Amino acid sequence: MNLKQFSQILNLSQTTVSRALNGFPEVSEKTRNRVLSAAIEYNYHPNTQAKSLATGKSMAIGHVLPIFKKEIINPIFTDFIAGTGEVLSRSGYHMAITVVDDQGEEAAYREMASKKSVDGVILHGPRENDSRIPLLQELGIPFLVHGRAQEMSKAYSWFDVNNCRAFRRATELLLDLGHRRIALLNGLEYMDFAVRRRKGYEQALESAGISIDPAIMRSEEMMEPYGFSATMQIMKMPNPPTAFLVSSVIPAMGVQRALLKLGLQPAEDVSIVIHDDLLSFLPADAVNPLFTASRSSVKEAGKRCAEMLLQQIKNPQAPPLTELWEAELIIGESTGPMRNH
Amino acid sequence: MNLKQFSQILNLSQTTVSRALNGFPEVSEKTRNRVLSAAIEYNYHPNTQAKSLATGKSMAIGHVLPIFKKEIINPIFTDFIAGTGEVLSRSGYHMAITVVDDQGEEAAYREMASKKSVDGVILHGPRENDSRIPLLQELGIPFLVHGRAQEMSKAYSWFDVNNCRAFRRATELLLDLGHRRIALLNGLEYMDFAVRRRKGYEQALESAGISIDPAIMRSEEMMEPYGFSATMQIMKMPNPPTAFLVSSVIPAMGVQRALLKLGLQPAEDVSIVIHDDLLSFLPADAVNPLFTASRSSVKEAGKRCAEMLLQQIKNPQAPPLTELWEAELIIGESTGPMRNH
DNA sequence: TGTCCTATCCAAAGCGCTTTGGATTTTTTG
DNA sequence: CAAAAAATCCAAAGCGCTTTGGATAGGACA
Repeated sequence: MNLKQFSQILNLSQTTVSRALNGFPEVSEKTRNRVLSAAIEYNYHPNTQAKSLATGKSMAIGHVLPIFKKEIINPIFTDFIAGTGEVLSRSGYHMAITVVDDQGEEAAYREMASKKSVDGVILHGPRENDSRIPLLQELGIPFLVHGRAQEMSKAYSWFDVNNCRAFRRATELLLDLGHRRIALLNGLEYMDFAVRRRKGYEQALESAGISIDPAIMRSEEMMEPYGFSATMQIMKMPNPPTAFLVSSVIPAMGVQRALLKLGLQPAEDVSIVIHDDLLSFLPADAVNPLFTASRSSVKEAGKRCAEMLLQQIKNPQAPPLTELWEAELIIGESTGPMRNH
Repeated sequence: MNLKQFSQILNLSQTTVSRALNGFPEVSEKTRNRVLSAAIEYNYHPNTQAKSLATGKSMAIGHVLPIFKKEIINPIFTDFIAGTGEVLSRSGYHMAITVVDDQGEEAAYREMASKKSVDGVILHGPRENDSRIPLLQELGIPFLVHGRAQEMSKAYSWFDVNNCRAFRRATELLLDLGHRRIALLNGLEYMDFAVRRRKGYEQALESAGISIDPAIMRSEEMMEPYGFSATMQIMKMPNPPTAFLVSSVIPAMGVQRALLKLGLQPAEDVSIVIHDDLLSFLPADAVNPLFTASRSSVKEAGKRCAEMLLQQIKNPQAPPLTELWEAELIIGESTGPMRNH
């Protein structure tokens, strides 16, 4: 069923029907209601591509999903997309996801711009000095960065969690509990957020007059086996740490597994503090959460990112929007005071 | 840059340029090469919506992503989508993802059909007698079911893993190791795959002459805390099982956590066999995998689903395609022979 | 009753592409 | 060398919508 047929059924012109559907004032309430209820009755929805072509708006926002080493997809993505998707579909937008390998990203963005297939883009996993940002600025696509990249010559819109502060506070918590030797299992440090997290950790240690020991610091893709093997290795060192600061729940499961395997009780023998993205399928939220954590919901971040991007799209001339959320610090069952061994 | 401008640069008609780009034989190799290299030079890509409108193909395939109880998204989805996305983008398709709550699914499909916004759909998480299947048949959208639903009056295309067989074999493995009391932590049994898994488990027990005990069977959304609390509860029963069969890696992490908390060593005291969807961020693949598992890669499934759906789209009159993959049974470190207590 | 205004409606152009049917050029053939 | 065939190319219609500019109907007013 197309507009022509539909308007013939109603005995109205295409113009009037279109205006009735799109809320223009020139059409009387009576005809508008007639049109609206007929649209439901006949399940009429304007053809997407025709509408887009006529309006010049694709009503889609794009995600480029790079696959790390052709294998790993960040599970964060699922929760994030649930958030953005919720907001977007409420506004009549949909998401167009393009999967590319590490290399193909730039081409993907150029193509999007040239094809006009999306009205805006959310940029994931910004690197320290991310070339995608000037690229998108050059291409003139509205975009919002989930995270931040440092030192760009031109301002851009971003949404971020205060990673530096979260990790400083988490480290301070461990220091307050008496821990002096704290391991850091960070994410990959070409990612901007990982750099900020390390800075927070280092700031707290320095303020406490504790020297930084690279021997108990790691930086890898945040997966379970990483947490396991790093912990096994670090705990076997001559002067093992009494606490771990871990970048995500997923490697933290590995840390926990390693400790139990070594016959050590979390909290009792070794404290763990994590950064918890509140992945919907992993433990959290309970009254006594398993891990002491700096928390921030990825899904809520996804929602806010979508809102901010839509605002950008609506008003492209406006100055860039930025927003920084603080993580909550939640005490769980994985921390305890330093014990004398 | 649109076709008109681009063809003016080349001093050719729009027809010729379009034909050159789309590989029609009426254009000489010389002009085709000229057009092709100019397209790269000027980064010309045909406008998506115009092309779709003219051809009647949206070059998109749709996923409807329902959010369970407004909260949980299945993390399987990320890996699955990585697979489909890879295949699709190679074929010039993209994915349109719509997020809906449990209710809104039917409306979402109707809208897709009416708007002609996708050329095909992948159906996730089929229920036992899924109303979405006749709906999509009625709407006339090519679709492929990831999984199966039973007893449909009209044939449809599906891709599935042999869940029944995988769980029968896993149970048989535990029986061979001498276990006689085996707990089942299943997924939600309104999902078709969970029903099949339970059947496999029950078949194996019945063949061995062991009666089925609902007291050590559970059926819930597959998350970590579920595995933990179910295990804690079951292990405190008077006649606790010596083995667990678990529906996914995620609750299995909870099972493991509970066992360790109870002072029990996996494999030593209690065996665990899981079904492993090979999520890219959770442990697997290693030389000595942590869990003994029936394995099948979600990402590979995603790839195959995309291929099958594309075939359907290309040839809509062809009879439905079906494909059943067998899971691999991999021996890991979580199983051992039954010990006499 | 005739004029003007407002409310309501409509015909047609245009969005950027594909594709049909026909025109033009080049090559082959008798 | 002319005519037929093959190889190239092009103008214009159409995909389903929005939107501009204009037409028509109904009421208010003098």
